Order: sequence, then C-alpha cells, then structure tokens
Amino acid sequence: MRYTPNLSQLTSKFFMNDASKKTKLIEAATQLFHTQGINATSLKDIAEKAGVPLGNVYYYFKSKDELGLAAAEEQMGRLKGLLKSLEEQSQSPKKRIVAAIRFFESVKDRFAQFGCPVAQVCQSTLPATDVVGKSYANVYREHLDWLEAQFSEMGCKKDSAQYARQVLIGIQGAGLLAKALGSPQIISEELERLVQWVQNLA
Amino acid sequence: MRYTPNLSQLTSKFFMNDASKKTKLIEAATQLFHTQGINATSLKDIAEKAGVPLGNVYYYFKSKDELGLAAAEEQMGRLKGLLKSLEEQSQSPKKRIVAAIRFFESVKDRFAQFGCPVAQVCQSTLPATDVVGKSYANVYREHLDWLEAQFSEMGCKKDSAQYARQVLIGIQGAGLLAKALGSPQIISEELERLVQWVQNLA
DNA sequence: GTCTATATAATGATAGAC
DNA sequence: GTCTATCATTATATAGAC
Repeated sequence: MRYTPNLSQLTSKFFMNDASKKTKLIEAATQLFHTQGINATSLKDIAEKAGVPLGNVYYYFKSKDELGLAAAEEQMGRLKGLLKSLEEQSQSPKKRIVAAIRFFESVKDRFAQFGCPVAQVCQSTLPATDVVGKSYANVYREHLDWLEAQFSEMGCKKDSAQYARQVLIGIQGAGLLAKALGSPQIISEELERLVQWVQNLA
Repeated sequence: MRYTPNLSQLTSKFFMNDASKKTKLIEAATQLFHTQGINATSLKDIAEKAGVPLGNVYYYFKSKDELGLAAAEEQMGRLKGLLKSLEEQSQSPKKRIVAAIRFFESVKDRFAQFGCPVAQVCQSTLPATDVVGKSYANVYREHLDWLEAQFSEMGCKKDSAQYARQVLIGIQGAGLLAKALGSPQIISEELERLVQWVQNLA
C-alpha cells in the first residue's frame, strides 16, 4: 500500500506544472510545523523554505493562524486520501483496519524523529480554545470515525467506538514514546500488537 | 513585605517552610511549561508567576535552557516520589502496577486540558538533540524501568520490557487524545482497560 | 542578592513602490 | 501579484546601581 499526497493537484484550479506559491507555502508550513513545532516555526522559516519573500506571505494568508488552518486542512486531506486508498485496495473491513495500522510502519522513522504531525500541533496548542489546535484535532476525529465505521461493519457494533480509540491510542502513544526515546522499534512493536489484536477479533 | 539580604539568606538556608525564589521559579516554570508549552512560555511569564523581577531570573539560572533542565528534574522528582509511595503502600508487584495506572485517574482532568507535562515538552522539542527535551525524556525512561522491574518481579521476565511499554503507551496515547478531544473519559476508559489486562496476567 | 533599565535580536504584521 | 523596507512588539539576555 502506498499513499502519495498530491497537494498541488488538489488545490490548483488549473493544470500547472509548477505548484503555486500558496501551495508551496502550505507545504512548507505543514512540514515545518511537523518537524519544528508550530511555536518554534516563524513565518520567515516558512517563507524561506517555500522560496517566497516574507512580505508576500501576507498576500496569501492574513495571519499565521490562517496558515496554520491551511496546514491542518492539508493534514486532513492527507488522512482522507490515505483512508480512501485503503477502501479501494482492501475488501473486508478487518483488512482495511489492519492496513490502516500497518500504514504507520512506513512512517515510523519520521515519527521516531519528529513525532506524529497531528500530535505535534495538538500537544503544543490548547485545542479546546486555539483555532489551529482545534482544526488539527479534527484529523483525529476523522480517523476515529473511519475506524469506528470499519469496526461496526466488522460486527463489533457495541464496541466500535471504543475499539477505534484503542487503535489510535496505541498508534499515538507509541509515536510519542518513539520520539522521546528515539526508537522506531517501539512503533513497530505496538503496530504488530494492534494487528494481532484486530485479527483475533470475532 | 520586604526583608534584608541577611534575613533572606537565613530564610532560604535554614527555614524550609518559606520557598526560596529559586524554588518558586522552578515551580512556576514547571507549571507553565505544562500548561502553555515550553516554546510559548517566556521568562517574563515565569518571573511574573514566581513574583520575581525578570532580570533577577538570571541570578539563579544562566539561561532558559537551565531553567528547563531544572523543571525536568522537578518532574523526575515528582515521578520518583510517586513510585516510592506506591512501593510503600502496595505489597505485591501486580498491585503496585495497578496503583501506578490508577494514579492517572486523579490527574485525568488536568491531562485532558493540558496533556501530560512530560509529553508536552518531549513533543515540542527534539529529544534527540535538545538538552531540555532529552532531560524530560528521562522521566519516561525512569517510569519504564520501574514498570519493567515490577513486571519482572511478577514473573513476566521475558516480556517485562514490552509490557512496561504497553502500559506507558496506553497512558500517553490516551492523554494525548484526551487533550485533543477535550475528554477525560478517554483516559478513564483506557486506564480501566489497562488495569483489567494487568489483573488477568499470570 | 536584588532590581531597574536596557541592549540586541527576532517576531508577526504593514505600507507602499513596482 | 510581487517584493523591499520597515513598524511595533516581544523575546532572551546583560549592565550596573543599590
């Protein structure tokens, strides 16, 4: 299974060989918010990475928060793209859940270095009040809703919501520990445990 | 009330009931790093909360990083204090593990609002290179070592390290989701699942 | 030891020429 | 649409009076 985000195709209204500046800014922000954190990343960092002069950023986004919201949308788009590709490739709900878990095997090294991009922003903001944190938190909701639907389709209707949380808790907890201790192996181990658990479900 | 430098010296050295300015700064930093994150917290914030003039902070700590290291030591001390009290109160290793899990029931509301204080700093720094993040990550190591020792004493020698990681992954994953979704209930549910799992172990 | 004042750099954000 | 120059604010950190 391979999931390739293709932001420029999604956001460009016309066929362009070159990603627009706005797209480049969103890509740069999304990446830097992941690797450095949203508070440690300045608009200058983002502008430089995107190859756009600092003052020009404000032509596309009226504030850093707006750029943060765009980055949250980008993360949401990536998750939805992943889930959609899993639905196309895996027939049964159980296989889809297993594939959704195993996907994180492909990003474990990045997670061990920088953590989960959604966790990074949700942890360094207050999602209860911060608009950007709130928007990033919606990515978790989307993930949980999808997992819950799969468990429900599997026949675990009564426990589908709880099972969905168990899966995401495992992935996120492992991601956090992996980053703190610098160990991708922690992620592999937890993913394997989750897969075994799902496959042994009725 | 104002006091002379001589009295101040006496107070901090011999009368422990009056917290010294250094202690107040560490307490303020520890709390603000938890609730606001280390990057969003300025030395001015810390100084004001501790009731110390900004310029005076540098008499006690030569940089923000040094204050961050002191806050990490404070978190380590709190964990060690918790683990020590669990050892005094619980007889069997299984009971100690269960008590170590159930402890987080008492902080679930704070976790749901601000996340875990250790996760907060480990997530917003790069523990692989950042000295403060590295120091906070040691709190996780201490927790894992203690859990592993308990599982080992229980008889799960072969799987003790993995079991320890499973417990901390569950606690941390639940803490992160609880903060993102504003739901202490997510923590309660996961803690109960972990307790059930431990109690059913051989 | 304590505190005011300040240096210096970086930040988010604007103004306005082209 | 693009870019330079710059404002206002805030950050870490220092100097030096008391």
